[in-house]
Amino acid sequence: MEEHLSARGRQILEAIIEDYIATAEPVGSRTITRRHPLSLSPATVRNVMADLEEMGFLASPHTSAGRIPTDKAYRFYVDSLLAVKNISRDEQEEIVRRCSLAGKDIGEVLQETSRMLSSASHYMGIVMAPRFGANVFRHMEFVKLGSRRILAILVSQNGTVQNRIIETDEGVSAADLTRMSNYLNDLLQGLTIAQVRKRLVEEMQSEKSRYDLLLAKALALSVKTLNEEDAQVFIEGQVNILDQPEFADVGRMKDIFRAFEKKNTILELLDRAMAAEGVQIFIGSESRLSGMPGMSMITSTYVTGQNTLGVLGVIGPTRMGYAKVIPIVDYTAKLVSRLLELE
Amino acid sequence: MEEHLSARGRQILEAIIEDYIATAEPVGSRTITRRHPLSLSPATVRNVMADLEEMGFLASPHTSAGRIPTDKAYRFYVDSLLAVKNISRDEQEEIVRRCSLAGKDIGEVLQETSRMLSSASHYMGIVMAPRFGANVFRHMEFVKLGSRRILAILVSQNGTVQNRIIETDEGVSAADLTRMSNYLNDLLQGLTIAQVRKRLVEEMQSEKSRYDLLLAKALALSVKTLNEEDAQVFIEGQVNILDQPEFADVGRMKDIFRAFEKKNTILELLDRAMAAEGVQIFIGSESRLSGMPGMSMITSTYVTGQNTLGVLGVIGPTRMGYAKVIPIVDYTAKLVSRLLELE
DNA sequence: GTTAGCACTCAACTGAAGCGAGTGCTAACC
DNA sequence: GGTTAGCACTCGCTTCAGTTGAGTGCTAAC
Repeated sequence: MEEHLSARGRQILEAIIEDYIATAEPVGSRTITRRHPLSLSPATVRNVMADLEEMGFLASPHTSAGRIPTDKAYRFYVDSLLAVKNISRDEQEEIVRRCSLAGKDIGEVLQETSRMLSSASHYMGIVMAPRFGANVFRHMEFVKLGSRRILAILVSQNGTVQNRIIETDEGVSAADLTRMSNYLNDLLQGLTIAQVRKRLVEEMQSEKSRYDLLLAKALALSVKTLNEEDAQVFIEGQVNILDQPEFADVGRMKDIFRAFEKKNTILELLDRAMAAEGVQIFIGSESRLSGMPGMSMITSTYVTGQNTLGVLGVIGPTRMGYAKVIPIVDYTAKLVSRLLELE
Repeated sequence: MEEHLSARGRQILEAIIEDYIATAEPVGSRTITRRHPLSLSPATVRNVMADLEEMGFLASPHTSAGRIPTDKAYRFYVDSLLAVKNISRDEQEEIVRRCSLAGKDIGEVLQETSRMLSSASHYMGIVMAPRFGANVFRHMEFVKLGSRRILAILVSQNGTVQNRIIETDEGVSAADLTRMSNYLNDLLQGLTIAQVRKRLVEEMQSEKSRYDLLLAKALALSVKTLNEEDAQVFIEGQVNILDQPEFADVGRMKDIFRAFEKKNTILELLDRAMAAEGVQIFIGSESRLSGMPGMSMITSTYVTGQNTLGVLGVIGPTRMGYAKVIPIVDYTAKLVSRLLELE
């Protein structure tokens, strides 16, 4: 299998991929010559196409149909052929407009970002919220709701808030709560959440907590909160992919939706994306995570300083408008990074 | 149009509805006689069916198919015919198990409740979170995140937490923040959120805030937060309805999903459900809210004391297992009411 | 190396035939 | 007079053969 393509081979492959991205129909030799100024006859193109098929870049659904690009072709396209478009000023402005902190909490901002990614790309937007554990402890507060019900609020450096309801057996005074939160705030100031967790466990075994049942309970609950590792993921615009012709079949559609319902498949993928920096592209079955064959994902990490906070991106069919989507994801990731910057 | 059905008429109508609920196929006269012990011949049944059709209870998709119940028939069925099943102990336990406060915040509890409703009913679960505005102010807190970024946290009596990031131009000391939150907590203690809103607006126009820019900003933001009237809705288990044969058609499916994407149609309906107390049933196009023809919704309000907090329920095709779903919704609503009780 | 020509393939469409579940009507039955 | 058997009729669904057309591979000529 000769891996080196001739210039003409690349040109034709590119033409086929772009046609297929545009139409979702298998593309034939005549179509190519008609739509692209190659000054070649269909017959010649056919010869080249046969070569490309042999090399694994193309596949034919059946003898008398045109050819469609394989995942390998998309990979090659993305790596070597693709000329990423620049993002237009209008698009930039739209993105900035829709991702603002103004009057929203972090969760809402990220969800809106996901919606924006979806509508800008016409595919699905996906945003993984910062893992709480990677964060720096900022503040803890207990609020009395009823006589036996207390709300614990935990704030991290980047503005993420977690809250939990604690049920107590005996009543607690407001003064007790203040004392407790002061105590814990002192104890935990400046630690990362991971360190906080460790410290809390130590504290639970200490003398002090043995005599302070409420404190013990609060500690136990805090630890539990902190252990929660299932990062939040916002997937928006699932309707968009219903418009893609490849999902016209109901069975196919069900599979996709079901795959998204249990988010752990996606999470695994996103975790991988977290590992690398910058824009990443997962094509079709490359991401061996079965769940979603025929889908591609373009992601980018968002960061503050040297900390990777999370990942965001777009999921669509392998037949995706990479040239248009890549800069959108890139720009959005940079914007979100800036928004969440500590300072 | 004779509204009074004979006993036999009712019996046959019931049989048809139940068959249709079970099979989703138009049901014919022979099927009825085979599956139900009516000791009547198909011909007789046909006569009755003709009457029922004339009265508007049945419709035939075309001459040579069986008949399907109209919305009017479902209404009649639900109001007069339906024998609501009792909820089994197992189901009860499952519901209790999945709706617990343990280690979750209110939002998570409600979302999980929605998921539970979905999987218990095999349709979609829907839960509208308590409107913040109907609540009693409990606590307000400012946390410094960076030198120019402050997090405002607002807690209401029932444990709902709202938080917003405030960007400031000049730095603020931690002491300033404590002072401010003390001031506001004093000012707002015991008021309902609606009253809080009013009070804040007054405060903004007072002398004090004119000289305290940060306070002014905080006030402005709080007001904004409080104005936010778009209640949160958790709709879960949309995949479930993909299994319903009536949505096998892609176009139909798209419509539904699109209707759920913009939640305001649903919100309008839920608002109506809020007005009444207890279990409510909306059938098909009765709920003149176009968005979702062919769908029914069973809801119930959840309350604490005499305050209606929110609504929860199940959405499915009009051809829904009412007898099974109604008690599930009812039981869940009561359980959630108990969970969120102040005391 | 490129191209024109040609036989061949095969999914998609079209229309006719047959099937079968179901209906409405009529006339006989209890 | 309500109930039932019988029968002609309707109409969507399936099957199947025939047709169409986009596309292919091969060969021979340019």
